[in-house]
Amino acid sequence: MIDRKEKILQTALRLFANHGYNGVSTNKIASEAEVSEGLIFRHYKNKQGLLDAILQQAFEKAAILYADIITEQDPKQVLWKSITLPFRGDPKEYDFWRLQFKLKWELEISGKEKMQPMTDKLTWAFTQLGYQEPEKEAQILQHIIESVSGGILKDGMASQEALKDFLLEKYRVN
Amino acid sequence: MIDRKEKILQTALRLFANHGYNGVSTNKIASEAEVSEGLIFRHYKNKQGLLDAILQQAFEKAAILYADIITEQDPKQVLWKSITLPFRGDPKEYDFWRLQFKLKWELEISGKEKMQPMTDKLTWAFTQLGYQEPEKEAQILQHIIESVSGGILKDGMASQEALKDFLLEKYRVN
DNA sequence: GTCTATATTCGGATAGAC
DNA sequence: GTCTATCCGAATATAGAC
Repeated sequence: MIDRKEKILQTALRLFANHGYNGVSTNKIASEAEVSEGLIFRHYKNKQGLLDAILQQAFEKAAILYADIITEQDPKQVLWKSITLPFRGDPKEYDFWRLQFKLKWELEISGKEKMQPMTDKLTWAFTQLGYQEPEKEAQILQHIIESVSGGILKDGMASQEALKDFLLEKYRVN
Repeated sequence: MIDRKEKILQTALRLFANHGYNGVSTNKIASEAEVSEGLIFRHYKNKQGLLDAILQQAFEKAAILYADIITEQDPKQVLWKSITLPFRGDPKEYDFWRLQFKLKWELEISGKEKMQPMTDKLTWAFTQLGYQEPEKEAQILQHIIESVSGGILKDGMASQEALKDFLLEKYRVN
């Protein structure tokens, strides 16, 4: 890696994702990234600006992932893709997801609005499949997916793996 | 409130619950509690010790809540009590629950071990009720309860209220 | 673009008086 | 038990040289 600005970003992502925003000093970021501390403030307005840049990237990555589901036309496939989503995560991008969960609670950054299209799509899918209460089914499934994702991030994929097939069966999309 | 030691605890709980452990300084705690900063360190070994005292209380409160479910002998009642748990929370104690969620991610304090008896009890209940895969049903329901609880803490009870009856019906315990 | 040095404020913690 | 004063290191941020 030669681009030091990018290296700062990567390093900060890793550290923020593992120790939270307030838990990581710019000094720590600089030493881990093997750059001077001053350089951070040349490339980013301040510590918050560095976080903003990371979140910007994170939201873009999330949007790509969700787009695949939102554009899906087969309702069963919508459910299948949603349920398997947490299990298909690229370990390389774990830090992005971990950061979302961490900041949701640490700094009350919810990213809830970004989820609305997903909720709508799930509601649509359950409607197509003839469920009685599609909105609530969608809400429940999202709760499950959120919590399963959290479980994977905290305790590893193995801790949740068994649930994947169980859920696919439960929703009859396996 | 006259007991200043207690007032420090209450204030710290409120601030930690809303801004996280690393997001709150002892200076802030002291000024909000209207005591001198030094007094904090008279009553508690250090900042961490203050947090420990709060968590101690929180775990005790949680234990009481869970005990009601764990000692329940009717499997249907176990499910009913578990599902309605997040909706029966005393708003006065929201800070305790909010703190759990915050610290779970900020400091990776999971309190998972404390939940094991709940998992076991739910598994038992599903077994009694003749479910095919009681362990997985228990895991899923706990995921739902966890995420619903989080939703209540973040967006208020109204955001989740509709799910209560829906879940009770889904599990046929209404 | 990058580093070194430095300014400045903040945070946790202690000492000593009352 | 409580407060005031204070220490010291850490954290964010800037200035200036290369």
